Amino acid sequence: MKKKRATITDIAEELGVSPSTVSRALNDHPAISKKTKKAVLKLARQRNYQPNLLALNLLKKRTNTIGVIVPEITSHFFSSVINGIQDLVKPFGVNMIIGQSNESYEEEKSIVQTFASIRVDGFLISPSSETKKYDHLESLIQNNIPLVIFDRDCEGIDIDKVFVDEYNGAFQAVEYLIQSGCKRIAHIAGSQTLSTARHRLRAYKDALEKHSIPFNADYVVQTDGFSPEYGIEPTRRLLSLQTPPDAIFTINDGVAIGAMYVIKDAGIKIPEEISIIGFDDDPHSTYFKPSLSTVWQPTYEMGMLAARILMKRINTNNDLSKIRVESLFPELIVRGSSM
Amino acid sequence: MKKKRATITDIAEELGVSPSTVSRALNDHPAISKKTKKAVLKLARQRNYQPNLLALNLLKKRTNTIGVIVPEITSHFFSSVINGIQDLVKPFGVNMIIGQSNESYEEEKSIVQTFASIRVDGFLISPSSETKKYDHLESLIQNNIPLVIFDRDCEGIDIDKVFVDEYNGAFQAVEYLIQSGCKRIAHIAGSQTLSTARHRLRAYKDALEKHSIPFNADYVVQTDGFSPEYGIEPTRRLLSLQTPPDAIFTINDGVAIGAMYVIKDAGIKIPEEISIIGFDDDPHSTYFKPSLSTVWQPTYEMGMLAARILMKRINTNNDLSKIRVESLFPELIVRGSSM
DNA sequence: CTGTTAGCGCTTTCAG
DNA sequence: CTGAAAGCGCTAACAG
Repeated sequence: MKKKRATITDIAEELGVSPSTVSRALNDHPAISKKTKKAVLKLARQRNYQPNLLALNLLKKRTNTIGVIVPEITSHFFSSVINGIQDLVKPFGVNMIIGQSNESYEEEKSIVQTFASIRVDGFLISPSSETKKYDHLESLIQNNIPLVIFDRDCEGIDIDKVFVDEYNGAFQAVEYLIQSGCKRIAHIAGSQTLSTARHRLRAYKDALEKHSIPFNADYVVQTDGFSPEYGIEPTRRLLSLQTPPDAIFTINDGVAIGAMYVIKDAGIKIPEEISIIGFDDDPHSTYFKPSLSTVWQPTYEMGMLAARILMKRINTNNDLSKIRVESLFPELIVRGSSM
Repeated sequence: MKKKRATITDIAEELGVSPSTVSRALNDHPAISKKTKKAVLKLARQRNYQPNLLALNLLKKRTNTIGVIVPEITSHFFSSVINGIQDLVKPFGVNMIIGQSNESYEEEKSIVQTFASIRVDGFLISPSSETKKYDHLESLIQNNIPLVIFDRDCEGIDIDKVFVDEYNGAFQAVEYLIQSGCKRIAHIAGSQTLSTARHRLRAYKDALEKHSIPFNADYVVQTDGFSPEYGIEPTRRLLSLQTPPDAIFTINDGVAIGAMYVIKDAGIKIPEEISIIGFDDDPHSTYFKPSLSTVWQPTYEMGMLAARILMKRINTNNDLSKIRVESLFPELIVRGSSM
């Protein structure tokens, strides 16, 4: 036998009052007698009443829910952004639902549609590496649904955006390597479909140029993932060069960890013979021997800022004539893997 | 100027037909002429129509959404479980919303309530370490909302559950240490409010007993977190004992990584002088030097199984007289940190 | 093939 | 202080 969940009408009937009275009691409406209010609350608790937000939201045209779409939740990077969003949004009484695109455009598009159908009040999106068409995002804009893009850029679409200044972070890292005496600096680059990876590569080249170090194409290897195994092959390739590098700047800490593994296996000393600098400040990075130098990014802050901008859009009239594009500053953290 | 999102009535009016006709066109209903259908679909696309699931779900009393509540999403352990759930549930056309309790009973309870109000079709919950009262879960059961508990047990509440046989995994690990010649085996235990941590500690004791090794209380230290920093202090304490251990079995890989860091810092050789075995098979673990021995858990499979059981509950009559409690088997992975 | 009607659960006027 | 009625957007009978 299935017990049905109690509705407002159920308790109204049982108490012999009207649904509106029950609603008033439940919502602390002033126009209600102490007595009926008490009776309603009591029965509601007894029957384990839970308001049906589907009905409420349908009525209010507002769900107090925002949709967050990230390429993956596994990485420390994105989960830390998510924590920032969470913390900002909670005091507003709004919930967050998370979607994982797995770096796939199709999945991303499908999540956007589902979330839009669920009627989230706004979106926070970090696009997948595959995303080259922005029809799904433009459809949000057309429908006047607030949207903030973070971390990864979608060039050509004008909307609020929050980034980390990747260029700056990468430049700091490479310049540090140069100043610590490295002459043959390699870069394990990320997928060039990502704005973040492009910025880091550009900073790498610019830093070399600034210090009059000629660019050597052999020293740039691309890899398409972010976990240690994606650092293995590229590093082997670099080590097998006639004149192997004396420093490697990697797209992120995961890849750096793979790189260090290969280098130590080859009996090469870090940082005496090769310096390594990663990116992201993964929590594991401190615990390697040597501990990994890296570029810390204000991920939590990025989440907060993006969420703050979104909440403002939701709560005020969504005037797209003044758009905010913010950049937060990263910080080089020098540890044991560089001189 | 705000453009309103198009509703079925909007396109009905614009086309001079009735809402039901539009609904039929949009839902591939057989009783509709090719012509009107085409016209409707065209206009719908033009106006960027997105069905309002709030309305639909209210009507259908079903949201095709399940709620997943985990202590934290950051850890590889839970995100891998989540991937398993995701993959199982997707072919059913159901979505998943994730809640993070941050190991807090209050947060967990509040998420349960929100999700219930949103009218998710069912719950998948791994309780927080703080959760000792189960009123929020019992209220779900009373309201006949399907619920499957996974990974961490709630003793005393009768409902479908899916676990990993932690006892078995821990026993394998400790027995292996014994058989490889270790005599003074320590255990860095987890918070004893967690069923999983209790099982591992019990297995540790039982394995010692089986091999007639006397239990030494000094060799068991408790820690309350899962990241490397929680391994630091406990390990220092163990190393400072008059007769320090020759092996440490830790509650998880994170703590093991902290332990290895301290041990290497002290100039002690792993595994020659101290063997280490962790738990969870974190993806980073392979890349340490030495690589970390660990107990692999079928996390993805656990997610799948829990989700499969839940989907069955949702789609059939939720008969709580026959409850399933399943246990999956873990596997010891021996790498460089043990002999 | 198409339109009309009712209703999912809730709040909010507007009357009493 | 309380009730009646309308309506959020949608679908599913029931008529035509």
